[in-house]
Amino acid sequence: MTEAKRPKGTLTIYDVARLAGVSIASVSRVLNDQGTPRQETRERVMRAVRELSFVPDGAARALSNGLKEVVGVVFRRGGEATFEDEDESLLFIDGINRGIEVAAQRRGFDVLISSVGVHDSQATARISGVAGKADGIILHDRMLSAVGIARLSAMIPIVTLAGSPTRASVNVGCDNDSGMRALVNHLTVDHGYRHLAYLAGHADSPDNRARARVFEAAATAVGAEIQSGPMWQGNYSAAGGAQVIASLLDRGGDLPRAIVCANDQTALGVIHALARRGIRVPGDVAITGFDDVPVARHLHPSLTTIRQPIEQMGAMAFDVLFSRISGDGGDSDVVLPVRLVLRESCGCAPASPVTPSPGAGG
Amino acid sequence: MTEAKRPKGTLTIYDVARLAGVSIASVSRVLNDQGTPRQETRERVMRAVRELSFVPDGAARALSNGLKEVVGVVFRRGGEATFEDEDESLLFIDGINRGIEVAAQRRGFDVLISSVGVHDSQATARISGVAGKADGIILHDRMLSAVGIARLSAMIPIVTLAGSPTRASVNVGCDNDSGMRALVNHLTVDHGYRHLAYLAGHADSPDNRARARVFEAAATAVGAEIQSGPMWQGNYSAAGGAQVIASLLDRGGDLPRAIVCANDQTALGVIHALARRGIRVPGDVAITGFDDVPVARHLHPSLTTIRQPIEQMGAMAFDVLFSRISGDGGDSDVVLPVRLVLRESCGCAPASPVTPSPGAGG
DNA sequence: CGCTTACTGGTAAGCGCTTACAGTTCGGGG
DNA sequence: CCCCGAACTGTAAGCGCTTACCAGTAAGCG
Repeated sequence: MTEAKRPKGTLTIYDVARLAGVSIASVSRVLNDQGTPRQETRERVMRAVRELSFVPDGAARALSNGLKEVVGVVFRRGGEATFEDEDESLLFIDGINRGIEVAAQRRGFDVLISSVGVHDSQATARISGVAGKADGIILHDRMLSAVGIARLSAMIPIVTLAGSPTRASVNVGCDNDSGMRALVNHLTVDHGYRHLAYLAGHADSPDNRARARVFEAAATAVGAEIQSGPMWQGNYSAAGGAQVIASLLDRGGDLPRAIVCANDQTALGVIHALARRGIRVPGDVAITGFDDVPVARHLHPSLTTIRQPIEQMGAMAFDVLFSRISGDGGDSDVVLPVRLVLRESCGCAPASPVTPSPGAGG
Repeated sequence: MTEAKRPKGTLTIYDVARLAGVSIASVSRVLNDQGTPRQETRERVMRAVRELSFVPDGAARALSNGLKEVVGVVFRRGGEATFEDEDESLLFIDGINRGIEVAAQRRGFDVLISSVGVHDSQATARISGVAGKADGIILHDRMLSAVGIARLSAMIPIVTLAGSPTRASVNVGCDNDSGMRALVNHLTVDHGYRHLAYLAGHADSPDNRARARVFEAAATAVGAEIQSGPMWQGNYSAAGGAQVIASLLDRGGDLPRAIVCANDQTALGVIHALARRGIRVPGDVAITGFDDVPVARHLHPSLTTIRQPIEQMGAMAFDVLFSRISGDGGDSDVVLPVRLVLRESCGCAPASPVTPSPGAGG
């Protein structure tokens, strides 16, 4: 045995135990605050741990405990990626993921991230991969069919975000209905716009379907006119929004007085597209978004939108999942409240723009 | 034995083997494409797997293989969080993480994310936690001291992002030097500005130190005047940038003709702060950023900055780490090239703003 | 001073999977 | 018709850790 120090080959609690002159059980107990080790034992172990910079193997731990302390999160990456960088399309998702992560930390969990390309046929395989490495998973919108979810839920608890409720999973979403109602109300009643259109998101997104439905109902209810049809089909991306506007203008149609976009990202594309044609927002056409991603307030004009409590959605998704993992409760869907955020793009006056105020004082 | 179906209790390959009428070894072999199972065996296994929706346990697999197929990523979350939402401060980090994730997928790895609060004293504990669950870790800027890195690297391979090179770790960063040089050159030579200042990032950030150093050298070299001192100390956040500007103006000092910000985020705060006081950018003061985060182009004025290949940095970090994990190579630092991106905030003319162009055609 | 009680610490089993090694089966040549 | 090797398949050990269970030890009491 010439192994002087074992330069790299995995350190284990056996090494720690040997160095500390105790048994592996004691090491484990000290490391996990179990039992009541003698003060001296504790110290010897801690010293050895520090000396070796020992970090216990999570896999072994997980196998033994039946708990990995990991939640998986799966979402769709990228859109068509033709509109400049399109990077920001993930703002919304990143926000949610951050919420998940923060909530997870409170329970000692870490977050395993996996994205799936738009047209990646491996979606199911990828999800399984994550499922095997986690105690539970959170699926963003449109990741798996109801059947797929039902199947997988036999192996692992699942929470969906802005998905459709399933018998086998729990969904966390936002109150699209009142959000959209407030928005339409503001545009029609407060601003008096009579011609509206809804620029849709992915046709198979539950959020989009809810928004579209309420938009129609609310607009019709106040007697506003609605433009609609396949040419108003977007895909939640800036590129999609810009594309829709471009086609509409190319075929020479009249634009409605206000365009309600399925999300902020779409609104961003629409505003750019309109600007290129010299159409003023909100002067000629009012635009609204949905989500209130951080960029929304930095756009010109700043974007009127519905604020979803993005991080809270993530946190809530984790909390619900955690309950399911722990086996207590967490089996009813959650709907979080939203709020109308008025900025400039709907026609409201700028809040307090570039105003010289020498004595503002801090 | 009343266990009719074991409603939830973990499914294992034993269950699959029993259902398929083969041994666990065969199941494992089919699942991993090892050996040459008979066609019939393969089918029976696959059928059983499908029927049970079986997903092999990652922890057990990892323990047995000595490979978890997980990389950990640790970064600092949030700043002072006083400037509106400050959410976007993570744009840069999210971009990098996305790059890591995409690269990781190519190797069948998933990414384990963990953030550490700014003043979280648990940083080391948190990093250890992640280390135990991963095969290697990527540390963003300012996560661990050189000593800490040296220690931890005894247990697990480490790659740092924009950190300081260490004997025990490998660093992936950007060419701050030529970026900053190009920027200063543009401001002084092309625009002829003679009075500059550098609004610093975290004092202990290697990137910041490099940028500050080159800024001074380059500006001095062309004979420009430099304002500097403790009041120019920011912290990479918009709030920090705004704060610096506010104090400077409050004490009635003269602003330099151009302010070079440590990063885009800072520039964003600066632009806002200047706007509140009625100071025009770039008319009165030119502003530049560093990073080129996606929002940069949507600001008003749009931001002149140095583009770092954000996602590529992440991908490169993973690739290097992967080499280390696999034991072949990956032991020299990497420096990626950057590029000067000219927009409006430095005084360059707008590229092609709101211009009516009816016949643009697509 | 010997025995009970209360702690501590150690031994060993087992978590679900991979895989070396041994055993089985089947086809073909002797 | 039997034996040999090729081709599969099965058995069992072991990955690093937790923990039930038991042995050892010291303090408390008669």
